[in-house]
Amino acid sequence: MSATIKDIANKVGVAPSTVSRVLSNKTKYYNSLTAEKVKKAAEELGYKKNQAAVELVKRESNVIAAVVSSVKTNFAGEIIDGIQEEALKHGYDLIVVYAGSADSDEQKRALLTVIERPVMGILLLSIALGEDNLKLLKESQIPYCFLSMAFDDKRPFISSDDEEVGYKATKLLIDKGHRKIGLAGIDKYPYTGRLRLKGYKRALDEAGIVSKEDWIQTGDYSYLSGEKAMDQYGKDTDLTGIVAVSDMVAIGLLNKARNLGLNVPEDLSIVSIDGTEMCRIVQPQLTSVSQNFFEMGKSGVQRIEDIKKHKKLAHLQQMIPTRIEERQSIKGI
Amino acid sequence: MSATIKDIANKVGVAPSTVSRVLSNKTKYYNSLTAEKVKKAAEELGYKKNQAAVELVKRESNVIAAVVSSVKTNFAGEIIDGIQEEALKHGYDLIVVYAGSADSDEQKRALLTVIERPVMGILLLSIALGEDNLKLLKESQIPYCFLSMAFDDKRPFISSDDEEVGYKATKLLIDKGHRKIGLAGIDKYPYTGRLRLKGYKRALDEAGIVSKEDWIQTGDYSYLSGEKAMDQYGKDTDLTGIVAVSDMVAIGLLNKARNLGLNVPEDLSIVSIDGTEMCRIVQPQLTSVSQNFFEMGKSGVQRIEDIKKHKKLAHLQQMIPTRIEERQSIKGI
DNA sequence: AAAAGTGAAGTAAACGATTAAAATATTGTT
DNA sequence: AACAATATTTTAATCGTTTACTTCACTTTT
Repeated sequence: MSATIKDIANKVGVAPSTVSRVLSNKTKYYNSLTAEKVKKAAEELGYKKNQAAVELVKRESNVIAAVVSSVKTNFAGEIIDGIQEEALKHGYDLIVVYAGSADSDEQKRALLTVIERPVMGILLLSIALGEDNLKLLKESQIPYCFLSMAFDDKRPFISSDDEEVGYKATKLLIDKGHRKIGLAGIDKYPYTGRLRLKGYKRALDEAGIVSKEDWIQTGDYSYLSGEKAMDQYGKDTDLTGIVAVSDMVAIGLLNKARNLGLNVPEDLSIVSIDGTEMCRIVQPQLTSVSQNFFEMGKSGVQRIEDIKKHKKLAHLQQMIPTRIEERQSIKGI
Repeated sequence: MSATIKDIANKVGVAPSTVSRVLSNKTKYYNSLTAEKVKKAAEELGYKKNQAAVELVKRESNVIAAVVSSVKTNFAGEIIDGIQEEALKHGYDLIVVYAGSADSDEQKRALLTVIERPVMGILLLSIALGEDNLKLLKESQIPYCFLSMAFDDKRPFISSDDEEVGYKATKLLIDKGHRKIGLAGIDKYPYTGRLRLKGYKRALDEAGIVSKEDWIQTGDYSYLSGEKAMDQYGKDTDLTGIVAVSDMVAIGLLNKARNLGLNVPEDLSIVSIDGTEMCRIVQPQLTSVSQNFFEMGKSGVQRIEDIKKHKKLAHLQQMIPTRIEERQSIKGI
């Protein structure tokens, strides 16, 4: 049993309230001699504040929770770094909980873990909540914001403009002279995938290119999806360029292409979407449409703050700019 | 303001205690008609249990906290998966907090975040706590265990046998006929690095090889460390094999070697330590001494359970077996 | 029909902190 | 020395749950 404020009060011979004031630095309300004694006693007893009790009575907390899906890609770390940095700046603590993939039960569990305790805000990283879970989240009255995922409805989010991302990546290849361009690893679900596909098609349309059905290979953003897609395209594909829907997909593509005897970028150009560290540690280095994940994280905690202050912003949908980073995986034709 | 147990009690017309009993399934203590009504009301009011209050009165909690250092390597995810799976099995929730690198202030902050609330156990992933912070942890009376890090003192940990890991990796190269073997990316701190170095030297000794000073390049487990090490060895190195102290270091080595005009494994063999997914997505695929991170995570939560039950095990130091995975980065001589 | 037993619900005291409001001590003013 | 003003401390209520104990209303037993 850890020491409480009462133990300190007893030891020093003052009332618990005095101890409380000293320990939470309500200056002006105690004299420095008492303060000394209290602090010393706290030290000696190895006192740790019981935040559960604090949060119960104050009905507020300084922790921000991030719920992250264990998708097969690897940018969550960068977002979390962004959250962490900004949270620190504002004096918030950060806790992270993992919601396994799309399984709604695991999602619910993760969600309840954070909703059932007094957190000041919830950030959801690339998670599309099911109906029920979304309801749960709304009912909780806790400020929240989705990160790295865009929605049709009124949910607040901060994300890249996925339609534009798809467009940019495709356009990049077109500008380099490519006309037969694949799209690999796209998921079949409503959001990110659909938008990137839309951008891809727009770029193709503008250039007067009609895409063939087998240019588009679905997947789940994983390395394996990339390999599988390349297998489908095959050794003798007439594609000269491929847009990969994530860095891991791009790497899968790259390796499988090499296995098949195709050289990147000589025989085949690849643009990746995401632009994480992976792009630079692979050879050839991957040209990418890079998202600013770090910034998403930072904006996320600012958003939580804003929602807390002015309810207004509870539906704001915000895009973080992306940029093209040319490296070595595209060749002009 | 979210609905409380009292609101439900009022709505149904029973005492709060009854509601509590129903909602926490203390069967036998209520009849099913009341139960129905209570549950319905809870549903309607969108009731969420306030865990802060629960934990306050029960003085126990079902959350396990993982504190992870943001080191430059990438196995934390696998450990967390292991923790998550095992935690789920036991009905525990998992929260993760990040302690930036070795900076003692950030460590302290992370530690307090979890110590100050009622968590049932703390798992520390590849973190070496400073004196003060270790004291903090001990005083908290919360069961804890270090993961993926071994110590000289009596701290409980679960880790790979790092001396053996260093030995195995080096021996593997020796068995393939190598005699000039480097060690790259090793850190200068007391634990992991020192042990692997010891194993490296033992293998060399046994084979009657005397290592030269510049065979050993220090670093911090990062990709950059690998590049830097390879730069030091240089294009004309007489080494034929290198032990990389992490997968990221191995990849740095690999890429820089290629830049320098050295082919792996034809001109230079590399063994990596860790064996994460990275080994397979890089070309050539990296032969590795692989750690079983997933298992470490699982054992970690079992350990927390054990400590809670029998205080005895609070100092147990346990090794998880490693294994060699031969892939493509070593050539026999 | 009285006594004993059982099932269901209510009462009230915790848990560890915070914080208005009340009480007391200290200092300054005249 | 009496009073006001200010500084410091104590008292007591409160946050939302749980739970040991008590109470009440029926059944069963004899």
